[in-house]
Amino acid sequence: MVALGSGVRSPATAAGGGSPVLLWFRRDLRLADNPALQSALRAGRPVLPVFVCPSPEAEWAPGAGARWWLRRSLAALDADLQARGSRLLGLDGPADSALIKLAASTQATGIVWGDVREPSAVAEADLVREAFRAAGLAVEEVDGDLLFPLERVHTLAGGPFRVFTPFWRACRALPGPALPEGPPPVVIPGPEVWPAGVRIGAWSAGGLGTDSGDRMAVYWEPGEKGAQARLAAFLDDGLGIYAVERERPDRDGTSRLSPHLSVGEISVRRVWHEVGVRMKSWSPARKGTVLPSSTPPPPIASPDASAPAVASMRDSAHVFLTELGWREFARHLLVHFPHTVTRPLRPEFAAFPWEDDPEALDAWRRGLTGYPFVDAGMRQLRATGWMHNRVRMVIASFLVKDLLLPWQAGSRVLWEGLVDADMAGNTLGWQWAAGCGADAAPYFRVFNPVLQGRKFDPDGIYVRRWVPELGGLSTRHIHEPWRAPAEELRMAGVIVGESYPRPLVDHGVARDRALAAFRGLKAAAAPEAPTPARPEPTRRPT
DNA sequence: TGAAATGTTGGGGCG
DNA sequence: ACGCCCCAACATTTC
Repeated sequence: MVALGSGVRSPATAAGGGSPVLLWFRRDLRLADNPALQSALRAGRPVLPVFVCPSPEAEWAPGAGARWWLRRSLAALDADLQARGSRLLGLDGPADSALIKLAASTQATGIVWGDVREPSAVAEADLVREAFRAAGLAVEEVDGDLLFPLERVHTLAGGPFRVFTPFWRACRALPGPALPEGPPPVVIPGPEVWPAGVRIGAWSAGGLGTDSGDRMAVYWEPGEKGAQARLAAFLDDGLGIYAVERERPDRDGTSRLSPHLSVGEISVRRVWHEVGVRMKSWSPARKGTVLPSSTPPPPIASPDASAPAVASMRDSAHVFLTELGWREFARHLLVHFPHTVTRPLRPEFAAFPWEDDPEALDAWRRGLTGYPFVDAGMRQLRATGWMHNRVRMVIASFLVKDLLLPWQAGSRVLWEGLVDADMAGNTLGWQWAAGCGADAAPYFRVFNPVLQGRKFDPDGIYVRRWVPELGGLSTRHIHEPWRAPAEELRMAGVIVGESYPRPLVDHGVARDRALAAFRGLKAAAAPEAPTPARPEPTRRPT
């Protein structure tokens, strides 16, 4: 362990007298609208910002994608703190012993952090709380990054929701989230003497490791500044067309805010408010727009050309806010059903006869299934640490229904690769795809990877970008190269089975197999239940 | 936030 | 003119 207390003196302007308070950054790597930071400042004491590196042995330690992001986000946070006379300290976990040691060596009076409501993070915080209380130090846990207070969202019977629509309706009936706080503080007072040897920048031994290069850097700008820039760009260029464009992986139609949100570089309530402001300010302004009389009416479009734009903005903002609702719903579920990280919410699925086929799993993971749309998604993940959401649904359906491989295996692969890896979202998404979770896709809903490709990548642009060996195929055959005429394959330099794999399974056959397996599960769950005389009472409302 | 099978309809070719 | 068939297009049902 490093010796503390022998560091350099800090600039007088940022130094404060007295014992410091620890500010434990967790999933709120920002200075603006950060309740934990605001609370630490209110104490009127020097603030010691600290991040605890997750232990690489932890069961859900961040994967390679998340580590790539975290390293850069932490460096950005450190730089932002330095600009305010502060700095970010880095410790290796476990959090309780590391933080209590830092508190002892700096004579800290207490600690504050923002709540993170994932099972492992709750357990971690419990240990920290115990350790600090035992040492007679102050502990404050402030609200985490949610739009609505979870404890106030429940069914009439008092239980948790399992279906999104009523959940979201109940949320919207509550007062919305408070307006974000004002601009970040200009100065964050530090101690007279900073502990030495625990600068975040010098910290590479822990679970974050190192990465080979900046291959992914062209796609992303981690950090608070990057998050705000991304939001601004999305509000200006993306939100108005979001409702239609978001389904197109071949275009840049999503917000791409997820990795920024996953580590809290921007608060979700700020995103909420800024989208809301756009939604309200846009429509009256456009409604009142009067075209100069000399302007000829558009040849075919409706007389008021701005009307579609207004509707589009309103629809789009609504659709986008509903996506934030799904984020909220995922957290709601994880709080009430923490076991669903590894076990199905619907208990009968525990007996599902998943296949055990490491080679098929590996082919899927590497983007070599022989289905171009699936492979494009998996390769986009490997190259950029991110995958378009529509494609996530398709690759997930392919794993659990076409390959009959367990959703937990898929969950692990995406957890390892995604820069926006999020425990609640990953869990909800995979259980949704497998049909074993809340509000899940029914077992008979099987995505056809060819049809999904044709529908959402109609020109084959997405496939050609991420599966370049198919680039010479016509749009007609780009999503099913095994059906291309021999002459076209030859001209394109494609040899199915050599330069690009033959389909791992025949989708038609695989679909029948999946339906049979899921039917069998249903039969096993209710061995001798004939059709009930009256409709089941617990069916979801529509 | 499906897809496939099955059913229905209506136009048009044709004897 | 008429019935018949084919089939695309659309709707409904089933998985």
